Amino acid sequence: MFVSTPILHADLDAFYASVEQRDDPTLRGRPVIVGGGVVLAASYEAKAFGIRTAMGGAKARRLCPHAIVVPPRMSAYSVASKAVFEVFRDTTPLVEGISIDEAFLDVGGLHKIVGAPELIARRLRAQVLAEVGLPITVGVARTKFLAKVASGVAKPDGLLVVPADGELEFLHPLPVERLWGVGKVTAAKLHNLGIRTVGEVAALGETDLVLILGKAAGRHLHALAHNRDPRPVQVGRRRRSIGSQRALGRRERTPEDLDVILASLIDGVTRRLRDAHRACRTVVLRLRFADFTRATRSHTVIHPTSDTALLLSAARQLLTAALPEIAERGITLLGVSLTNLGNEDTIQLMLPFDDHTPGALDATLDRLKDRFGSSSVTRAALLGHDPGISVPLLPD
DNA sequence: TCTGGGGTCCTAGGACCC
DNA sequence: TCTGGGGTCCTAGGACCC
Repeated sequence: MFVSTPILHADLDAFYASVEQRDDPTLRGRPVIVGGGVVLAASYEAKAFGIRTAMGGAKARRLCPHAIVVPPRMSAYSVASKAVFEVFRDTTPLVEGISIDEAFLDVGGLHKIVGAPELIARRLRAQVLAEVGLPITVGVARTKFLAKVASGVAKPDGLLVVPADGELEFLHPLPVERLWGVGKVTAAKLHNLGIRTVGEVAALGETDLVLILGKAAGRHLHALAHNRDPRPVQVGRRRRSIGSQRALGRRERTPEDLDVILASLIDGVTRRLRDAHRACRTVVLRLRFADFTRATRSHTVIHPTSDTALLLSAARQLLTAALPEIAERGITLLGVSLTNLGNEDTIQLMLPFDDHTPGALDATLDRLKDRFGSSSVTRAALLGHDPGISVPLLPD
């Protein structure tokens, strides 16, 4: 049935709420909301009342006054997630985690030994339920994208296999919102042109889609609508940023208040950075004003670091520079994020460099890039180090 | 209904270099 | 002397996802 590698998309149902119902039997069969200010997760009993993730808590309680609201227990969800991923890796080593409750599994090599993909998927669902006590939905298809669409359609507690000879028949009647990467803004643009289904997107030429949505998004959507998605399941993808933020409500905040919050954000985030044995080069300060518009300010240093004091001082400079705008517009959220991540154990190379003939520097750079990978050696790192050049290496 | 916290990827302009 | 094109990096903003 499958010409190329079958892929499973496994997605836990209403994850946080399911963990709460598993751990407290009195919650089972009842509408459960995790989180107070906004809904972090809602059980399917709560979703039946129209409650959705990211909805304001007040509206959720109005829709379903007898819903049970519980505070989030992040560590319990983290433990449950690890147990589920154990089951995934027990099924196949080719597991790509996408979030705390979702993963792709490449079961291509398993066909002859274990059985058809559908059987593997059945067994996986049974095993997650038996060993971790959580319901999980699985979509099976030849591509990642289609497997994810399939699990979305099969939810909750379902299994859906898209046969290789029925892909477009399955895909084209679906609403455009089902396409990965189509959110509110993109959906509105398409709706304005009278485009509502995936099939109608497929009928459009790529040039038209690029004109409407931009180069990357246009090409991406065009490919997906024609069921072209060559991306393989990638094992061991590394995190590209680490961040933390705090919503501040509408109270007035003094610069001193903000400094205390900033220090605690940087402290937490650099701790996580060091725990992961990583270092960063860029600090991003995130601001949300009283009107809920957002802004970012960033600073990049030459040498990768995980040092709290150093990164705090960089973040403080960004905050200080933003204080006038904050005073004027009010602030409702402060956040930091560390990006440009490399490994903690960066190597510092000092190379003699006194060759001033044209092109010599580039030739040296090229040799270093060949040896250590192009992302490890940057021109910026070389500036100002004549006659020696200093190369921080960030093997990723 | 006033709106959390954690991420990913893309775009565009300006500085700088060759 | 004047000017062009291509490439990388940094910064800022925005869409989207769970």
